[in-house]
Amino acid sequence: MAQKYTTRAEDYSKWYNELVVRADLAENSGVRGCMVIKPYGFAIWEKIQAQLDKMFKETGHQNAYFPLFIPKSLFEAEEKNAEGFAKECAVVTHYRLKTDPNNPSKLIVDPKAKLEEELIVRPTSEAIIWNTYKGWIQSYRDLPILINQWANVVRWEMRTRLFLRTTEFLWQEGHTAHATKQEAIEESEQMLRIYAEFAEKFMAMPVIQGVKTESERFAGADETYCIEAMMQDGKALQAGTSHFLGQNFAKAFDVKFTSKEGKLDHVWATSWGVSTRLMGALIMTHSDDEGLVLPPALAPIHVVIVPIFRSDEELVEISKKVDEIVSELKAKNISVKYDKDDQKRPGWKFAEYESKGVPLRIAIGPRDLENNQVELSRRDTKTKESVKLDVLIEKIGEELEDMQTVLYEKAKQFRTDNMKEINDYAQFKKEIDGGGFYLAHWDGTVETEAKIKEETQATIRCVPFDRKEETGVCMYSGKPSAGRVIFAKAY
RNA sequence: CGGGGCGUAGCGUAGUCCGGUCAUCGCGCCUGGUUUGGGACCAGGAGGUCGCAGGUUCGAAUCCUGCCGCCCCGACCA
Repeated sequence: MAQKYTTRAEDYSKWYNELVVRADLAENSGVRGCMVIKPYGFAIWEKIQAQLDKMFKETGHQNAYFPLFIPKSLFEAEEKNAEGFAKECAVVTHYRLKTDPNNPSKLIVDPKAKLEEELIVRPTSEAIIWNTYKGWIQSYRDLPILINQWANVVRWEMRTRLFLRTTEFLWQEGHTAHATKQEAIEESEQMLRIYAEFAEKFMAMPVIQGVKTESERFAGADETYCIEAMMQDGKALQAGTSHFLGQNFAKAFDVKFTSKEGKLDHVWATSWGVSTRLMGALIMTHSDDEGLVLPPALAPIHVVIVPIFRSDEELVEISKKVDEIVSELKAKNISVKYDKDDQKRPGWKFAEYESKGVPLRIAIGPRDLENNQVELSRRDTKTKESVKLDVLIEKIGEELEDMQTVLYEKAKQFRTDNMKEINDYAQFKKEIDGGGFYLAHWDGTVETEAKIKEETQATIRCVPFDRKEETGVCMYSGKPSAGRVIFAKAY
């Protein structure tokens, strides 16, 4: 019997060679926790991109692209941001190699090619972008600037984790500039709502929206909003963040504008991003022992059709019927793959597409042709049923829709079952190892948060937007608390 | 950077303590045949600097030294 592969991020290392899913999605490149995203994995990322991109554009954003390299002098301009990222930067110091005089088959860094100023490989793009915005903004008429970029970034973390914390990762980062504080705050809140909507409607992953505490805040932000999701092992995953940056970057890069009233002021900023980490979230939210389970909204293939045949003649007969089904599905914008590879047996294909998380599978053989039906099988529930051809297309549409809902409900129920209020610190310490979200009172101090982290490894994931109005006493210090926050162990 | 573990065929592994036909087994791959409604079976076959570099020895995957790489745990972090 297969082990539980699906609940913990560490298990990904086992998937690597044992599950096709794992091998097909990505493999370690061996270079400092970088990740090769294979075609099927990238297809999932493209679905994520396409949907988010649409949502960004619907809210007035445009895409642009900024340089990978950031001169050190620019990078250090916003002090807190620079300090926050300083320990995890890849730095370019030279621009040329040459043949090693001692060993002609080797190359060495040419010492003559040392850069006068080092270049930082972007860990995030605020610095280079705000340096650019400076030249674009003079008047309130130039505002707002609502730009997003799809890019790669590099963070030289001490420890990497496949999908969740790779050295290089793909993401989108939105960077906006506004004339008023209010407008900037609204923008950052709006983008968080978009992330939450995407997570829940498309990833079928329930999230909690909230605000980060001071110690978890993005370096250089006045406020960091986030969506937090619960993985199947009860640990929390920060799935997206949106930052209200105040005037910090505008001041650091001297970005001023003249208002309607003729007053000179610094502009207000936001930034927001989600990354390939979302693919990790998708896997850890829905997968089971047989591999991936993908919500239809993000599945690169909705339906796979597996013919069952003994001879070429049978395959021809089956294919006639299948071709009709394929074109009808395509007309309804349902992505379908007809796998008539005669080198692989049906059982092999069944297992293969299950591990890839394809939501629906149709098996069709001579028996079905006789009865004008197919066997329809659902990935999440593993149910199989015979469906008559005349209702098949309609049925597929219904099943896809139902699966999207069921996956969300199931994940939400899991979160409900593993989330509770807690008042007693001793009890909290005992229970936190088992995972889960704990709603507890906290006195609001960095010190208490740090102590709890030290003693339990649990952190405050966020102060939820929708928390109950309730005063109480901090479970750790006994000091007054304005409301409950979410404690959990996090990835 | 600290603590642990591991490097043997494309992948996963046995063997290492106790040096000597030990390079094992499974998957995969190639050829032929039979199969095909849940990861087929039979027969034959190809594939290896045992992580790298030294050392000990008549003899090293095995012992010693150094180095490199990977994984896990911690600090850091999305």
